[in-house]
Amino acid sequence: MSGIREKQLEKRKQETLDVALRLLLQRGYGNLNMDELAVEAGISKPTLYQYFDSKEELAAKAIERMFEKMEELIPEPSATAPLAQLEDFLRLMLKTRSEKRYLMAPGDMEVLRAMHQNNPAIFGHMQSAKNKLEQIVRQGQAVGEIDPALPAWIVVNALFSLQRVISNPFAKDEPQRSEAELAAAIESIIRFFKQGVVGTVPMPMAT
Amino acid sequence: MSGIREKQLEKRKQETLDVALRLLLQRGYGNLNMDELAVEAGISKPTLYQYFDSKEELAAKAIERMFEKMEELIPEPSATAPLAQLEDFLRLMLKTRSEKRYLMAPGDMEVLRAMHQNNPAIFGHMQSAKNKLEQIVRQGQAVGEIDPALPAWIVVNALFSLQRVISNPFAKDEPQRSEAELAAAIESIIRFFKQGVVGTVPMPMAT
Amino acid sequence: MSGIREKQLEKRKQETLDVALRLLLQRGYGNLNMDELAVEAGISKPTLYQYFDSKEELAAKAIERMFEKMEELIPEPSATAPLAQLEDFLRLMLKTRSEKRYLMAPGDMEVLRAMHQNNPAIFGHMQSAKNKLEQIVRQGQAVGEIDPALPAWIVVNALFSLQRVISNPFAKDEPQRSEAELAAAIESIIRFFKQGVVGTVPMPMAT
Amino acid sequence: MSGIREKQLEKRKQETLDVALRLLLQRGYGNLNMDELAVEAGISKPTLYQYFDSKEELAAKAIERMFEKMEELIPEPSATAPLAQLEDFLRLMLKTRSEKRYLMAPGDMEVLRAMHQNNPAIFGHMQSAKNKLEQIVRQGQAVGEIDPALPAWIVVNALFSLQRVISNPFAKDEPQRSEAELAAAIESIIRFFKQGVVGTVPMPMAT
DNA sequence: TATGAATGAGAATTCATTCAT
DNA sequence: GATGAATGAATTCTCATTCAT
Repeated sequence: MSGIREKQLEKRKQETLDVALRLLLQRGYGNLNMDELAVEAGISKPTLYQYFDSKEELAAKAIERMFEKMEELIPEPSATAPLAQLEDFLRLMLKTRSEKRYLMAPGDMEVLRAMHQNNPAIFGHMQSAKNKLEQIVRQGQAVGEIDPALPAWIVVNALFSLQRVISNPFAKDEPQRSEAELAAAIESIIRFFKQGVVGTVPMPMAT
Repeated sequence: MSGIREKQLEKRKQETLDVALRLLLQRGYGNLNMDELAVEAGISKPTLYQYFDSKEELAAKAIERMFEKMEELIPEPSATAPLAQLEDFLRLMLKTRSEKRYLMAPGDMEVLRAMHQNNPAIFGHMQSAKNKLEQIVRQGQAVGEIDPALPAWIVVNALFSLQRVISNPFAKDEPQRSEAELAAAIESIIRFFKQGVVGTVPMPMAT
Repeated sequence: MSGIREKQLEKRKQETLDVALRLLLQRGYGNLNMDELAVEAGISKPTLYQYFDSKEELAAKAIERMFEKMEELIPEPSATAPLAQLEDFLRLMLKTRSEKRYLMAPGDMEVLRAMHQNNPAIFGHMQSAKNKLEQIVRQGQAVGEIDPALPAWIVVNALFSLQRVISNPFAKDEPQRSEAELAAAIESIIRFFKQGVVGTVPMPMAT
Repeated sequence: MSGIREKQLEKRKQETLDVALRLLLQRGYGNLNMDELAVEAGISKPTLYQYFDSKEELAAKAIERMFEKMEELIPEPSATAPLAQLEDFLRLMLKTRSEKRYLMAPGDMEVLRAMHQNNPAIFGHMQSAKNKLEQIVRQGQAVGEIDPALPAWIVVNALFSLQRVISNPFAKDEPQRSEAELAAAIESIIRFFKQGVVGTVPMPMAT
């Protein structure tokens, strides 16, 4: 019936989660404040509490949703080109981050340490994402594309950690980079990752 | 005269800073609370405030001191073996972190975003550390040890970011690793870093 | 015309008042909340506010209605058998209460202390009820059925206070009594009341 | 050492409990508000929370203490004069109440229904008080001073309920009574109680 | 110097009440 | 007439900070 109204509601909830996620990742759980969140989300505080039972639940939902989205970005492991899959995924993550669309890496998780029970939903999504990626890594090792000396979990964690290379913690830090610079940086990071992962060939002077 | 007293005092201050740093990095600025800090540091809150004027100053001091220590770990750039220098530095950082002695990487800095004035002291130390490392990187590129296609700042940031690979945000996450595993992990990360940075480009015989 | 509609409406209003009265007496004004009331009454909150202008009015109406009912239970003072009249009234009140149908005694009135203006309607009803009962008491004293040493208002208040004897404030308190036990208890209370009111005078066999 | 300081503290806590008890009994749990309580107790809100962990705990402590005091007022059951013991106790309770020193009767307990877990401490004290009184009642029945047809629990509950006879719920209700009137009322209530409990039988022609 | 106790300012959460449909 | 959704105004509770000893 009033499907239209429901749509609106759902949309507003989602927007609220978006705002929450942004603030959460920008400032961490403890520095997030419900008053401000309500203002930024364009709703009143009681409404916030009608959408979500508590600050903690809100944070958890926001993070959970983010992991869901992230999971969707991970391609199914296939024999074709595991390394290319990882590369694509990393590029996507870096772009997202550089556009401030804030896809968090599991490494950003101090954010969550404050949350009481290590929310199983979040945990599940994170673990599942990592598992998928590790499989891809192993695939790559099987095919000879990836250095078999590197434990899969390290490669995956590195993949996530490298996202931080382009986050700029202080506003005034290294002067805001231009779009072009960012694009170049992303490719450099990917180059670094691929080289690190492929390993193989050092002996340069060989030639 | 009371040189001995002063020693004691100074020692307690340092211990307090240690505790503060640990908590700061474990939970972030906003989730840190002075009551608990005082308890963990074994002093009373008023004493805390006699040592440090405010939470912000305390946090700043803690972080600043950490950067100082870190700076000391960075070797003077020398032509000899820039890559080995970076490797040593990375190993040191990883070990420190794995022992939970918490040397922060500049990437951990969400911690600081909450601090009002981007404390120039901290900033200076951080920048100086980065600069030194970048010089080493450039040295390495000059010597042909490091892929010249990678911007120095990216290499340095990567160096820091990779520290996160072995931090485990959730307690229950990947089951606590043994000492031996950690040591192995550290070497893997270093391997990854070196490979990524060297980028001895071309697949082996391939050509 | 829509007499049928009106009937329905009126009925729902009454039901709402019943629920409100029950909650009011169970928990007191301050612990009563409109959300829950709406749920228990099976209507929506806006509807609640269409029936009654405010929480206060609602509470007042509920209480007022209860006093009205109570007033109806008070027999007209007659010379015939004042003590029996009081006895009947007390029995009725106790039965009602034991059936959880919640007829409040004026002594339960903390409930009301929170209501802003000591609602004159309620007040009037309560006073009128008390007056009627006091007249009966005086009647009884005139006829020699009731100890003339007891001020009428005390007898009336005692009459009301004794209702509490069978209310069980804590759920787990004295283990839930059976119907038969309750009936016996009621008769005991009445016995107590009559003996208290009659006074030593009667001197049973004596005469 | 600073025993004096501790004394002061303890005293202030007790005063706070006194204020809390008064407000609690005057208005009920839901209408009690911590801001106001703090003001009335002459301390700041955070101090309130340093004394007591939560509103609920505060209320529980206040009530518990009151029951403790009440228990102390109950004489040890002795064969001498059970009825006189009850009489004394009732007189004490009524006087206390008339002086607004607020000793609650277990019947006032709506106050508590809001408290989450039916606090066992409170419960214990209340039960213990009732038990002691019931024993006295039975003693009296054994000695022939009290009508054996009345269940002990009913007598005890009546004892408590009768306290309400002199509480005046509405400020403007029955015009404030004078000291003398109150004293007379108290004696009337006691007379009523004794007569009710003794049973018509006694002192027949005696004279 | 060191600390138990106190607090102003704010943060999370709830409640009676009102829109908009 | 009825209701899902929204909100201003409290209310409970916490935190960084300061007294008073």
